[in-house]
Amino acid sequence: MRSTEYTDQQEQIARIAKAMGHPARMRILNFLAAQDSCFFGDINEVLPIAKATVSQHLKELKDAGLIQGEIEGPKVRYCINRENWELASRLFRSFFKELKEKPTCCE
Amino acid sequence: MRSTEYTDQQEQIARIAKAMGHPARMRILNFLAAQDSCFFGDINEVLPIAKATVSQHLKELKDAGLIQGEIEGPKVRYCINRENWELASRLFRSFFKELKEKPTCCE
DNA sequence: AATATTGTTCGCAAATGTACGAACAATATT
DNA sequence: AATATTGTTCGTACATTTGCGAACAATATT
Repeated sequence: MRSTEYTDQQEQIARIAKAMGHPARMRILNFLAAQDSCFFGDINEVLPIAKATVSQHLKELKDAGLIQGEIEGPKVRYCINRENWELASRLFRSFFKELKEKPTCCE
Repeated sequence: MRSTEYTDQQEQIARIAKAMGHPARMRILNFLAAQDSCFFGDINEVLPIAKATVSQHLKELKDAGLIQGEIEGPKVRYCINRENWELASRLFRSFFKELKEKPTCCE
């Protein structure tokens, strides 16, 4: 068939997975999911990389929709984007579920 | 604290997520999860890219542990690696679950 | 034995990702 | 007003990823 396009599902989950595809970004997500206070400085403190790089990673997570940030005085507060977090959760869940319906494969 | 290392959990899920972070590889996984016959040629047929590139993507998925391949005559049969698929499923599920235990964040 | 089929590997080009320090902008503090 | 704090953006360097065609290796077929 060789269709030129990928499905929205495939694009969507790939986009989220890609954002999760770096240990620094996973640590950020873990941290945000566990903490209530989540200023940039707090995040920066738990990562072994320069703040410029942390800022970049945060941008990628924000672009993927997994987090959001808002300015608060001179600081910036970052949070998990709960709506998209739920969406992502459902996407991955149903993706992995696909196989469970099949008894065996390739035999 | 600024630890130099990331946790095994973070490394592990990042590795899997990275492998899932491309629509072509998601299509491959979807295809393999749905099909019983899964020769290279079948996979190649449903992707809009050259076979050399398909082969590369398959290698990445194999290195990440999500699929496996075995030679069968002149053909190569690819399958989901069910054990690691289950592992990945659990990893993602518990990762996304983290947030559910917290009532609200950042307010 | 010669040829066809099936995938992988090689070599290359272009794009993207990762990381850093320096410079910058915006708000707080003195 | 001058200075300090907080993050982002810029410019750069290097590594990795993605993609392709050509060449290759291995098995099948004629």
